[in-house]
Amino acid sequence: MDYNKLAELLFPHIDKTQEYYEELFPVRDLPKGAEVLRMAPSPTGFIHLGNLYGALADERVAHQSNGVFYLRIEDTDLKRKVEGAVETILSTFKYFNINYDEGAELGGNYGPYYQRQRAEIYQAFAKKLVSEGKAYPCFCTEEELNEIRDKQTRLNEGTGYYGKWAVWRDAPLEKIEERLKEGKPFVIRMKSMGNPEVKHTFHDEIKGDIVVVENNMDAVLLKTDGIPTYHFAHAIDDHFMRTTIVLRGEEWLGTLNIHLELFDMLGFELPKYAHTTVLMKIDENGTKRKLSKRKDPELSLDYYRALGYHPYAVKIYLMTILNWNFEQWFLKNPDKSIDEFKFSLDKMGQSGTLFDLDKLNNICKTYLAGFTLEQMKDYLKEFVKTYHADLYDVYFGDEETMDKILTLGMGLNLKKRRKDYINASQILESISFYFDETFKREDEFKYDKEQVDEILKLFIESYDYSDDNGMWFEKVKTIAEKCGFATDMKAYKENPENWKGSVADVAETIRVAVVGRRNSPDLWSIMQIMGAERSINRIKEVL
RNA sequence: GGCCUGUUGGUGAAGCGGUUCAACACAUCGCCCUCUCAAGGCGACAUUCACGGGUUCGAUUCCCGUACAGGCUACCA
Repeated sequence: MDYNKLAELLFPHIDKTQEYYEELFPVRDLPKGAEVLRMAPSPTGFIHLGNLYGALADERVAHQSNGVFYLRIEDTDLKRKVEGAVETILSTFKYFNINYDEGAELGGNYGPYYQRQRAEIYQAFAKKLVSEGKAYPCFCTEEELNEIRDKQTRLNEGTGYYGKWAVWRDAPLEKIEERLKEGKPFVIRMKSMGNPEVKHTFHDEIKGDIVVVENNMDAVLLKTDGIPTYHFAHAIDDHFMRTTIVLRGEEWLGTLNIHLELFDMLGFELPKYAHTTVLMKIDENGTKRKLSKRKDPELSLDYYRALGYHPYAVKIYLMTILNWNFEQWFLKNPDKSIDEFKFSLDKMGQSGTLFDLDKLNNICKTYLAGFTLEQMKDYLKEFVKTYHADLYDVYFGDEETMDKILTLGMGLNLKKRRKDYINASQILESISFYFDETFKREDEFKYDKEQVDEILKLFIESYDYSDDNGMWFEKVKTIAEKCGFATDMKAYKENPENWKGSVADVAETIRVAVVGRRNSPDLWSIMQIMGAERSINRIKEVL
């Protein structure tokens, strides 16, 4: 078999050699110990928390070692390609402040960074492999492939295109020429020399030593459209983009053997590999169930962005599940930046990580509790502008009022800050009662109408806007006494049956009337902010 | 079906043959403080590390089986 002739036949237009590309993409001149990592998303729609999880690890390892972190768009699958997906990816990474040094939309010396634009490079190496007898064209149609698979299942043999099932593997040149003349479509497959009976141990940077079985599949390298599959693109790109650590999800463990064989065939030096665990999620109904991240829209980053989760807080959360020792470091160094933490691959978990919303929320609370008033306002303004533009004037028309609302809500006036703000939408929700446009009555009164009216009427009669907090509460106590409610909490707790309720219940009644909820920050302060007229009107509404 | 990977409490998770081996954090639950909420203080929360064997003076830690979970087995990544 004249492999050179075959190669020319298949790729007449390709004339670039390996040497050409090796020179075009020289080994990077980097300081000792510097690592080159990449994030390589596919533009197939939304990106989820798992992508960020990986990207953050990539970014940390690269930058921490004074290396390079680049972005490559893996757009080889046009069937799954979604319009605008690249923009979503870029804007999301921008929102979460994941900064890459080179790559898509940024450029660099190792591009192009969109795989579709690298077709010629892949083909050059496909040609090289063919000329060396390490790859060959396959003219099997989808139907034929299905037939093979059916037969294999019937015979209880492993499915796939390999060994004796690989019908085009040793096809004579004439037969190939014939098909070519007919203009039949073909793919290029690797001619695997592996034996699945043979096992090797392989060192993974995260998993440690793992068993890898030799590959024997004649995997597709180039699809009929001349675009590579993931496997081939991975080998070529990570070699010529001079990646030093391939960090990716553990779903790639199963095809690692193909990649190892490919690097060997191509004569490329093998990069280090680091396979991360897959992020999973707790089911809504409370039962612990591991879900695939793929189909779960709640894991979409847009979802968190639209809820107004602070990007930095999300990163803190991700770091805590990325490296088990991060959390304790961060507790000790609350003022330090994430970037100062020494991230290491061997501090990553081995088993699947469940996404924990409670934990995320807790981290967000503590993070936002460190905000100044100005930071909080900027953050909220930005969010309202993007997602609730119609409410911008309601919230920020009168900034002085907003300052007071947030000061109270954040507990800026307390020695210890409040920690109940999780994300922007939740904050807006929690302060919605201040504005008539967004006010809703959410909680019911605990007592009957007659009792409620009695309390509220007495309150209106005695209310004076100029009273201070102490005076205000004294008056509430007076009302409590008049209505038969306990004013001494201790006494009430000992013998609750002696009263209708306590001052707490009286205060709650007023609170429900004014803010529509049983719980809120200090009521006197709220009424000070809302003003006497509006507060009293709220009460009159329910009489 | 075959192959690979994993299995410590509600969750994340430390532990890497033996005097804190069950750390820490979140969640939950009590109590205190308190006009509610939040915050804060104190305390509770795995006699046990999926199960069954084995190695050993001794195993959560090593070995073997079983079960369960996840992944791969595409001209998807």
